[in-house]
Amino acid sequence: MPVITLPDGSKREFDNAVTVMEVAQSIGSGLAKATLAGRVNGELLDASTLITDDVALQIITAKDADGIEVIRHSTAHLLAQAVKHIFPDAQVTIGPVIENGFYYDFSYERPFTPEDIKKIEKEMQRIVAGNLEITRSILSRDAAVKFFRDLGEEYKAEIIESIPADQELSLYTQGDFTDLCRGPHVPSTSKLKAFKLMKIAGAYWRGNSDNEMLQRIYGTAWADKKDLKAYLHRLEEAEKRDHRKLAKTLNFFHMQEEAPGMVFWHEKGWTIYQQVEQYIREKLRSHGYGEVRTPQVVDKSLWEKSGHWDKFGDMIFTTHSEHRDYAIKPMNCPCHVQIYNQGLKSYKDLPLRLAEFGSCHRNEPSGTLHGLMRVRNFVQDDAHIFCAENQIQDEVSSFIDLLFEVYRDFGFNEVLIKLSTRPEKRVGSDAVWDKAEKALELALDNKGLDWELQPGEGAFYGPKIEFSLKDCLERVWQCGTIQVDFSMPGRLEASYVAEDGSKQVPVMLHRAILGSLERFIGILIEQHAGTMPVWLSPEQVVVLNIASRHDDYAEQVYAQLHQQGFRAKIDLRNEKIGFKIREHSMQRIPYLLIIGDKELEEKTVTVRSQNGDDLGSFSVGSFIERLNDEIQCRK
RNA sequence: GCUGGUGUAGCUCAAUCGGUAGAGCAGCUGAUUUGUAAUCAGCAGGUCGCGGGUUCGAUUCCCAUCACCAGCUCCA
Repeated sequence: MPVITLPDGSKREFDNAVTVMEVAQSIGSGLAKATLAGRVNGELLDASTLITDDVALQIITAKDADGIEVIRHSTAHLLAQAVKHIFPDAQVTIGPVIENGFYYDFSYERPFTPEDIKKIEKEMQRIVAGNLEITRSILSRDAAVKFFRDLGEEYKAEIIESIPADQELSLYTQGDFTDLCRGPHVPSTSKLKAFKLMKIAGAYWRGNSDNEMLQRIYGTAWADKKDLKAYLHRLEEAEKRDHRKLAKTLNFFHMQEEAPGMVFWHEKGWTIYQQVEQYIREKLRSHGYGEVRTPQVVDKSLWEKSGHWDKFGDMIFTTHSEHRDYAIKPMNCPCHVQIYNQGLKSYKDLPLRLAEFGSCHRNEPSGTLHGLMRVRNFVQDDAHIFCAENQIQDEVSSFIDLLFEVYRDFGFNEVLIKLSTRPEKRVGSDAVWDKAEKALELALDNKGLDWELQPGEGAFYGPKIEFSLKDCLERVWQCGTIQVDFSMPGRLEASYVAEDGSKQVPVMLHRAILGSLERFIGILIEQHAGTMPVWLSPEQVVVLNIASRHDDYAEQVYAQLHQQGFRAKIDLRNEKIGFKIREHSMQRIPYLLIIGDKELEEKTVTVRSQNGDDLGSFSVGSFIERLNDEIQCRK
C-alpha cells in the first residue's frame, strides 16, 4: 500500500492506489481545489496520475513555478481548441511554453487579423466557463499518426512520424479537442483564469525559411488576474526603457530613411560613445594589446582569399573604381593579418594582440534591423590574438577575466554564456578541434561559470564562446565573443618561426568584449533606463541661477567645473527654478547646482541629485571632490 | 528576406464614411527676476512617407515603393 512522503517530511499511508488529486483531497478540500499537477519522485505529472508505490510527492498549485508552467501549457491547448472552433480548416502544429507565456502555430489559408484574435480570446473564455475535464490517453506512434491523419491534421501527423515507432505517445483531450502532448496539464479548463493573447506573427514551419509560413499566436498566462495585470504593467514600464524612445527624448542619436541601419550620433550620444571607447582603449592598453587602424575599403580579392566572399558575398557592400572591385570591409580580421604579415615573426613575438575600433559595414537583411542593436554600420571593439596552440587556453582565460571586469564596470551582472562546438562542415583536424574545444571549456569551468553548450553551432573555422546580455524586453543580444580560428592564418599566409627554426602557422583568436559599440550602448541605455551613471553621463552637472543677480557667481562656479574637465552646463534663463529643475531632471542630469542669495553669500552651491534628493550645501571644492570620487569608482 | 501592422506639425497623438487637417508640449515674441518637477499672454507652424492610378476633386479608395514596429529566418 502506498506510503506518500510530502515535502515537509510527513508521511501518509493509503490502503489503495491513489491519484495525486486524492492525496490532495485527503489533506484538505482547499488544496484539492488548487491542485494543478503533482511532482512524483521528482517527475512532473498530471493530478490524475495513479500512485501505486511508495513515493515522494509534491502537490503543485498555481503558487509553484511548475504550476504556472502547466497553466501556460494548458492555455496553449485552450488557444488551439478555440482556433479550431472558429476556424475548423486551420491545422494545428505546435504550442510550447515560453518565458511569461506560450505560443501556438497554425496553418491557415490566410493570416489571422486582430479581430480574429478578439474572437478567439472570447471563445477561449467560453471554453473555460464550460469547465471541460482534461484527460490523458496513450496511443502507439502509428495509431497516433492515423488518429491525426484521419482528423486531417497533416502537420501533427508529420511531427509524430518523426518520433521512433516503438514509443508510446500521450494525448490530451478536452471536450471536442485532442492534442499530442507530453503533459502534464491542469485537471480542467476552469483552472485557466488569467490569460491574454498578445500578438500575431508569421513563423516558418519547423523553423526553416524554405518552408511554409505558419500563423503564430502569442499569449501570456498567469496564476490569477492580479499577476496578469502586474505582468502587463511590467511590460509597459519596460517599453519606456526602449533605447530608441529614450534616444529621441534625450537627444542621443537618430536614424533616417536615407541611411537605414546607420546611426546619426548627436553630441550627447556621441559623448557616451566616446566614454565607452576611451574606457575600453585604456583597458586594452593595460592588458597588453596594441591598437591599430586598417582601411575601410579593401580589394575584393582579399575577401575571396579569406573565404568571406563565398559565404557572405550578398551581405557585403561593394564599390568600384578604375576597373577594380572593392569591398567596404565587413570585418577587420583579414586586415589585421596583413599587419601581422609585415616582417618576419618569431615564436618570441607571440602572443601578439592587435586591437582596432574597427568600423564595419554589413548589408543586413532589412527585416533584421533593430535600433542600435542590429545595424548596418557598426564599430567592433575588435582584436585578434596571434598565438601558438599551447597558448590558447591562457589567452582565453585572461580574456574572460577582462570581459567580466568590463561588464562589471558597466553594471552588468547577468551574462549568458554559450559554447559553440564543431559543426559538420569544418576545417582543421579533429585532434586540433578537440584541443581547442577543451581549452574553451576548461577556461570557463576553471572560473566556475555557468554556460550552455551549443553543439554544432561553432564557425567552420573553429569553436567559440558567446557572451550575451538582455534588453529591456528580455530579448537576448550577443555582445562579447572569443573564437578560435584554425583557418584564416593559413589562408592568408601568416606564419612564425618556431624555436626549432621551422615555419609554423599561428592560431588566431578573434575576440570582442562589447561586440559592437552601437549594440552595447543600446543595451547600456536600456539597462540604466536612460539615466546614465555620472562617468558616462553626457552632461554631468548643470548650474542654475535663481535670479539674474546670481549670474556672476554662477558663471564662476561653472567655469571651475568646466576647467576641471567636467561635462558641465549653465542655465541662466529667466525662468522659475522649478521649471528649470523639471527640464534638467527630465534630461537625466546627475547633479543640479542651485545658486541663489544664500549660496552667493556663503560661497557655496546647493546640490540636487538626479533622483530628486536635496544633498545640501557644498563648497565648490568639496562638490568637485565628491564628483571625482564617483566618476573614479564608476558608480 | 518572409508574415502582419504602422507612417498626419520638431515631439506625443486626434480628425476627415472622398470636399486640401486639429490639440497638448516644444518653438518664436512680449510681460514676469522667480528657492527645488510646468508663470501668463500673443504668434507662427503641415503639398497627411514617396510615386503612380481612379475621380470634377485623394491625406482618405486602389496599385507600387521606401522606412519603421512585432515576430520568424539570418547574423563572418
